[in-house]
Amino acid sequence: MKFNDLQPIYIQIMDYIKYLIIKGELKPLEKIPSVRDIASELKVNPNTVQRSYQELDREGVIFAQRGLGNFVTENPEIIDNLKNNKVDEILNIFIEEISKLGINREESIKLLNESWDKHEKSIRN
Amino acid sequence: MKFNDLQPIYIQIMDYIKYLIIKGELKPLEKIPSVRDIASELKVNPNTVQRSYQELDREGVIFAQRGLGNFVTENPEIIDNLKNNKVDEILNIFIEEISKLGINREESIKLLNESWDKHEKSIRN
Amino acid sequence: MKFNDLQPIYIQIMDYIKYLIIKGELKPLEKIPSVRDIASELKVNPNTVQRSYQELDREGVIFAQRGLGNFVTENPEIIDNLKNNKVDEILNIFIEEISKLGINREESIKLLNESWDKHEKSIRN
Amino acid sequence: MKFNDLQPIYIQIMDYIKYLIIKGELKPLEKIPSVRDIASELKVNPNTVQRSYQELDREGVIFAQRGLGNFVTENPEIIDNLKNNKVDEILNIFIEEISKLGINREESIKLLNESWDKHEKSIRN
DNA sequence: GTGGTCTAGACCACA
DNA sequence: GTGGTCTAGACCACA
Repeated sequence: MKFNDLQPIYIQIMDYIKYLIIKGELKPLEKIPSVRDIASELKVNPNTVQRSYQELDREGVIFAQRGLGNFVTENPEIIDNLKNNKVDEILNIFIEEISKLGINREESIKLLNESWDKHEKSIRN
Repeated sequence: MKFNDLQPIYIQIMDYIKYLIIKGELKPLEKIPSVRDIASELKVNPNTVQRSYQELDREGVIFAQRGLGNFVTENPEIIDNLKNNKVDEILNIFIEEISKLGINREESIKLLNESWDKHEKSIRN
Repeated sequence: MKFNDLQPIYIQIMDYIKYLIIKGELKPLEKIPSVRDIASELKVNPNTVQRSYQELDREGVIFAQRGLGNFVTENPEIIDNLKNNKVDEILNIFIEEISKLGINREESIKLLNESWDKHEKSIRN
Repeated sequence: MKFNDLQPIYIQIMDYIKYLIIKGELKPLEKIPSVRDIASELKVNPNTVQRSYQELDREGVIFAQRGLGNFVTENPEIIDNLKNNKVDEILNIFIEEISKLGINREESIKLLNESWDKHEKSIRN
């Protein structure tokens, strides 16, 4: 994982954990790596990871159990929300960027369909 | 304009100039701001801006005239190419990101249509 | 039992013993746990517990019998006093805190009645 | 201000700021002391104060303005909530403690009235 | 071992 | 000057 400097590292770690949960690589009630493990893996200070985990705890995405570790929430509603928010973000960025180039709704859908054609072809090969 | 640390600054400046040309804010044969002006505006070393302009010149996007400044190409093919490349980039990022979340072609189009609906409503108000 | 650092530990142990007597969990003439038992249970130095017991003895709340242990006083007046002092403390803290928020006598009684309503409802369920 | 060890320092600082707001000593939109000022006054590390302020910000009680300072919210609803929560806390502690001593609702109200009598007399003198 | 809090100190962003 | 982030390192609480 590489960090950029547009957002604080602790936010980027949060987004990464959320992303793993959305993709289902971290399942409900599953233990997530310890603060220290993540810190040494990402070469980041444990305090920074700790902060990410505490924010995620506050958002209800994970919960901490002292002496045991941090675990993914079992609340499906929260996980659905994570996914919906991420999808909305991707859609909005797309619409914003494509609009800035002067491309309208109809054209954007047409171009997207063509692009999916190419994408599916390249996967088949 | 803000820089990130994922790409060299001179590339980011190039992308910005290209973006202005695509949007039509810089028109064919129009003079673009001097290296020194851009440098002081972006608080960047003039050499960095100079490098961006040289690359853009090499790509045929702009051309330099000694003693006069840099000007946008009048070749419509190059400008079209700029736009197409940018559009392709946006489309590919969208498909890649939405696929990573396990959303397929059909669903992505459906979601995009819904998102356009919301977008158009919010603009009307 | 947890200790805080606002008062000496021996005072906190005294308060705890008094509290058990007030509630009737330690009855008149009943033997109270030995210094060593309390010390190991609370993970405290036996000298500290010893001091608590000596003070309680001095106050007449308990009395020591060499070779036998410590026993709760049978003097009902002393036990009543314990209770009255504790009750006064609770009342005074309440009045002090509620006054600091700018709430007067009338309002405090009204709020207390409402709070008792809620309390009794929550117990019934 | 003195800290105890029953709660983290940053929570105690939060409670203190909330208390000042409830009492009206810090008014809506008023600037609260800077992180560094509070830190040196309370002889606490600036990071600890920073954390308190950020939590209060997240709760909507104050808001930070980079380069300017932290300010009390102007949202009266949030301030009312602060007060109501504090009052509830005082009432609940009172009922819990007085119940533990075997005193019921009627008696507690009677005792409170008597205690208010004493309190008012002592103030008059 | 694992999370939680705190200090000391540095450096950045914003005004 | 003021808030925001991060590192290094210590020590505590819980299991």
